[in-house]
Amino acid sequence: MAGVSKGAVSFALNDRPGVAEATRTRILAAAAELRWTPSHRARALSSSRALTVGLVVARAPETLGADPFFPAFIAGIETTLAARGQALLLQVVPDQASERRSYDALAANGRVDGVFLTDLRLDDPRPAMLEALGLPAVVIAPSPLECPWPVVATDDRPGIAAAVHHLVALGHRRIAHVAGPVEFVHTRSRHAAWAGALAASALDEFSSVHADFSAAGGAEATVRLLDSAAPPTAIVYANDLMAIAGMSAAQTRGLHVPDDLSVTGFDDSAIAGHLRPPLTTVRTDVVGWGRAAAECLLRLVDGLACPDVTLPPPELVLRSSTGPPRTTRETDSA
Amino acid sequence: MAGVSKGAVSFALNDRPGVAEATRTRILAAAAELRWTPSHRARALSSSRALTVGLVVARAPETLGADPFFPAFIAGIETTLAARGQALLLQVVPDQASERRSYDALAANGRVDGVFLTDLRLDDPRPAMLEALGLPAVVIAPSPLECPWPVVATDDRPGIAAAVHHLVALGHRRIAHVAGPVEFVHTRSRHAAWAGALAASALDEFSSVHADFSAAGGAEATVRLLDSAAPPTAIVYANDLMAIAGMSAAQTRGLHVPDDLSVTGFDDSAIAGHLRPPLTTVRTDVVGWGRAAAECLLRLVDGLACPDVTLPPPELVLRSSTGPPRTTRETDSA
DNA sequence: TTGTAAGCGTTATCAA
DNA sequence: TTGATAACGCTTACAA
Repeated sequence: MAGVSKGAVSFALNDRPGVAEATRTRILAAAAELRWTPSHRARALSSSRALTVGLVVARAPETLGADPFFPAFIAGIETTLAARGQALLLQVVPDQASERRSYDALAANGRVDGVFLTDLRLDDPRPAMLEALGLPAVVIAPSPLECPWPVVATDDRPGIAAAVHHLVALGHRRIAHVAGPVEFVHTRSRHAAWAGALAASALDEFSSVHADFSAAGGAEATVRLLDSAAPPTAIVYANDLMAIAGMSAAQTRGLHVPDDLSVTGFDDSAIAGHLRPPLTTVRTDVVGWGRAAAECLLRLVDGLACPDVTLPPPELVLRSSTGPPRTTRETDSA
Repeated sequence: MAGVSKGAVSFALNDRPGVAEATRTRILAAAAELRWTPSHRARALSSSRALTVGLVVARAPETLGADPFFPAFIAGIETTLAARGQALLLQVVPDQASERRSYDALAANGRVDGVFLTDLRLDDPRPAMLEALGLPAVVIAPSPLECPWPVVATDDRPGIAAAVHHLVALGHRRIAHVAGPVEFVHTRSRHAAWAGALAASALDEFSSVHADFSAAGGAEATVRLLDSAAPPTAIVYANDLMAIAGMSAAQTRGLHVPDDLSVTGFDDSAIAGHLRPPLTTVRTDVVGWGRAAAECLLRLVDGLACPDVTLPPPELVLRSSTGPPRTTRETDSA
């Protein structure tokens, strides 16, 4: 319709030099009139690029809804991707074995140009595996680490440390931690932050329990801690869900929050501010994290340099689930 | 390597008749040895199929994490899709205008073979729009409706009705409803179920308020209801988040739940059973809904018949946020 | 039952 | 600055 060849159209539509301005506008006008858009499929085949990035989430389908991280993270990824005509391919698989198969298949099919690596585990085989597959990746972790891929990090340690310091300032001395599953890097990171903050306050490391991030797990861990010989006066939880369930469990035992037990969460989920009492928690900018991760991955895929990124630290949101311990005097002298 | 032509390989890998069993195994063996997998891109171009379906979610990125529906729904979709080598393309857009543009672009690019239509609104233009675009769709709604596309429905009405009847049986007469935004079909459906159940119990329709599914919205609506001339003794909420926030708001005013106010939610989110008191709510099989929707869409895309599907009705989960009103006598005689 | 060859709709490499 | 023409790696008639 513009009286030009396919090649000219291709150059015109991709804003590339080598086509006269007049011709270009003529081509664009024709395309608009014909309501013609380049075919994604043909473009992908010809350019050997999928124009798509992948996210594989290994988690039981039923538990996925409980975690505020993924929806927000995905939303962040999307805002970046959409602006560049890229798409997100999402896979939800039940376990680590299927997760590996997913990456294998994704790489073999050429369905994606790169992937996000979340929920990093200790000695995680995935970075090396993806390197072997030649599939670019961006690692989502609490802090930079030795890794063949760029790491986009939000350091959760300052958030946990702030929670501990806040509790210490209130007069707490027996501050416990309910952590996530041992295998995750972020579990270790938060655990270390808790222990480090205690040490910085010249307090001995107190009891901690690993749970599974679920409500039931959080409640059970709480009961275990409260039943111990030296029950805590405050508990720092690794996520809000466990904190909320733990708070309820304590209340059910007749404890008053925060007088008998102070509680802090992690996530600042939508409900955190609307509980009894409202939950003191740690807020991270998960949407921004997703955005940054997507930007990094797109650069990587384009062959551009992509240094490690560390995002602003999380923020402690003070609400009413923390307060001075009822027995400050006793604990001080103990 | 197997000493055959491309065509034979294609037939062998797609389990199609017309290739001798011996040849087929030879081809498959060679493919395995070479670790060769068909290129998704080439297959998509050649077959004029994207082998991908789309889900466009119009929602502010920050609020996406608050809703337990999407993660579970997506997980359900995925379990079906993965088994058939299909993928899910997800887009998160901020508003309805971008949502339309997304569908337009998806259709024009040929990036997907079909889409899911969720959060159906009254007089929703999307079904007709997709029909005009020639992009197959499956509509997710509370009940079958006039529509160019198959509808996969989970009727939420029995769940709401069960909640109302449960409250009536406990002696409640002033049962209010906190609904979602007016524009959604499911909001109207739940509202109608509430009103219908009251009528079935020979009770006049009581007050209802529209909120926005958020915690703040639920709390505010609750306060409005409690401040009214005839405050309710029970409130049926359209989702858990509003119910939890509403429960806290009532407790903050010094009301006891359930003695002074009974509360029911909708979703049975992960935290519902771990609150004080544990929340009576309505549980739907959202994962199963996603699975059924994906099956339907794949049939549709393959040109197969796909009749409307209605899934099993939701289930009322009785916990302790509901109980007899303190003032049964008075209300009975009123 | 198997091989041949023509698409699919782009991008990329050349000549013109 | 533009126009042919060959990839890209499959699927699918059609011929052998």
